[in-house]
Amino acid sequence: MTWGRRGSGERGYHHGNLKEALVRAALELIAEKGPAGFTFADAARWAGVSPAAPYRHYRDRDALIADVAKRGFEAFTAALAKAWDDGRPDVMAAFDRLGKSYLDFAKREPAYYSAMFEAGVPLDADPQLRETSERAFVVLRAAAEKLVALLPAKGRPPALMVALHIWSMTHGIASLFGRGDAARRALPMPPEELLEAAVLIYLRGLGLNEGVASGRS
Amino acid sequence: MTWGRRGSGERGYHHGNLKEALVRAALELIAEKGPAGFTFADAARWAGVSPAAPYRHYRDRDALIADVAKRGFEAFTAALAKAWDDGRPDVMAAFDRLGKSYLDFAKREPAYYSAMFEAGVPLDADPQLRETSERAFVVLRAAAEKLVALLPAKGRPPALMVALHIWSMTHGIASLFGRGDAARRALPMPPEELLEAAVLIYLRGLGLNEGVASGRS
DNA sequence: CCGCAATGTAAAAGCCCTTCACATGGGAAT
DNA sequence: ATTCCCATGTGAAGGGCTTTTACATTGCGG
Repeated sequence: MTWGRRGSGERGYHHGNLKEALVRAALELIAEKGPAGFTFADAARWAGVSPAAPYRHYRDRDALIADVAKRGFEAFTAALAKAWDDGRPDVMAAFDRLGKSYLDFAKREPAYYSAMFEAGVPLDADPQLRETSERAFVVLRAAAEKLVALLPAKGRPPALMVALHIWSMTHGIASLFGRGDAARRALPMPPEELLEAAVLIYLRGLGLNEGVASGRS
Repeated sequence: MTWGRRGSGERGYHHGNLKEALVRAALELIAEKGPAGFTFADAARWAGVSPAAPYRHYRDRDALIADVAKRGFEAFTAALAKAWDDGRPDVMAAFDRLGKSYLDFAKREPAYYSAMFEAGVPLDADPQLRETSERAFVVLRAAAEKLVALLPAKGRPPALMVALHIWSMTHGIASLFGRGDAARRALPMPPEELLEAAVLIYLRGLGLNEGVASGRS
C-alpha cells in the first residue's frame, strides 16, 4: 500500500486527474470491502486529496458509485459483444461463449458487478446510466434473436423472453455462487458448468438439437 | 406514523420488548429505504429508546440485520414448504406453486428478501444463520428429488443440480425484476409468467412431458 | 424485603458527509 | 509575456451515526 499521489507522480496543489483516480479508488475499495463499506472519504484519502475535493467531480457518494456502475456496464457490454461476436462461427458456440463471458465478468470484475447490480443504485439516477445498462441487454437480445431463428417458425418463442430467461439464469448463478466471497454459498461444481448445463437443458426444451458438444470439458 | 412506545403501550424506563421492536423497525426501514439506508439509530428512534439501547440486544448494526435475515429465512422456508406440500396433489402442480411462492415471498416481503440476499450479510456471521438458510434450500432440493424421480432412470440428472438451476433462475428473476423498486427493470410480462415459462421450457428440456397445463392463465 | 442482573440512559470520542469561504495555478485572451 | 478567470483543491465547521463507558432504573428470584 503506497500512499498519496499514485501513478501520476508528485502532484502539487492540483491532482490533475482526480476523477479517474476516484473511480479507481472506488473499484479497489468496493472489491475489498463491498459497496456498503466504501466511503467517500476513503476514496479521497486513497487519491491523496482532502475529503472535500471529490465534491468538485461528483455531487455525492452515490454519484460516484453510479459512475462506476455506468463504466461497468460499458465494459460489460464490450465483453459480451466480443464474446458473442455476432454469432460466429456458429450461433451455438457463440452463445456458449456469451454465457461464460457473463460469469467471467462477474468473477473478474466483482467491483464493477457489485456497483452494477448490488449497490442499489437507482437506474434513473442518471438517464445515461439506464441507457448504458440497456445496451448490455441489447447484446443478449440480439443473441436470443439469432438463437430463436434456428427454430422452426411454427410456435417459435419470443426472442425477448428467451433473452430474459438466459439473463435471469445467468445473473442468478452469478449472484448466488459467482464470486468467492465469504458471503456466497458453496457449490458442488464450478458455476460455469452449472450454467452450461442449465443452458443446454433449456435449449433442448426450446427444441434445439444438442448441436454443441456438452462435454468439451 | 405514530411515535415511540408502539403497540406495547406506555412504557416506563424499560421497553419490555425491545428486541422484537428493533426487528420490526428494521423491516419497516429496510422496506422503505433499502438495506443500505437503514441505520441503527433510526431503529432506536423508531422504538422510542436511546441510541445506545439496541446494543443490549445486538452486538452491532450488522448483527441486527443478520437476525432479520435469519427470521427471513425461517419465514421463507415455511412459505416454500407450505407451497410444496410434499408434492401434493401431484409433483408438477406442487412444483409450480413452489416457484410462484418464491416470487411471491420476494414481492410480499421485500425487506426480508433484501436482508437475506442483498444486504451483504456474511453467511457465517452466525452459524445459525447459515444453517437456517440451508433449510430453505432443503425444500427446493426435496422438490427437485421428486421431480427427477419422474424421469426414466437412465440418464437421470442429479437432483442437486436441478435444484440449483431452479433456484438460480428464480432468484435471478426475483432479483432483476422482482420488486416494483424504482431500481429495477421494466418487464413486458409479469415475473410470474416469465418464471413459469422458463420452468416449463427447462422441464421439457429435462424430458418431462408437459403434464401440467401451461395456459391455465 | 433485598440485592442482583438485565435493561435503558447520558455523555463522549471518533468517523463520515457535506457545505462554505478561501487558496492556487493552468490556460486562454490579449 | 502578462493578466485574469475559473476549475480544482483546502480547511474548518455543523450535523449525524456508531460504539463505548459509567451510571440509573427496575423486575424478579431468594
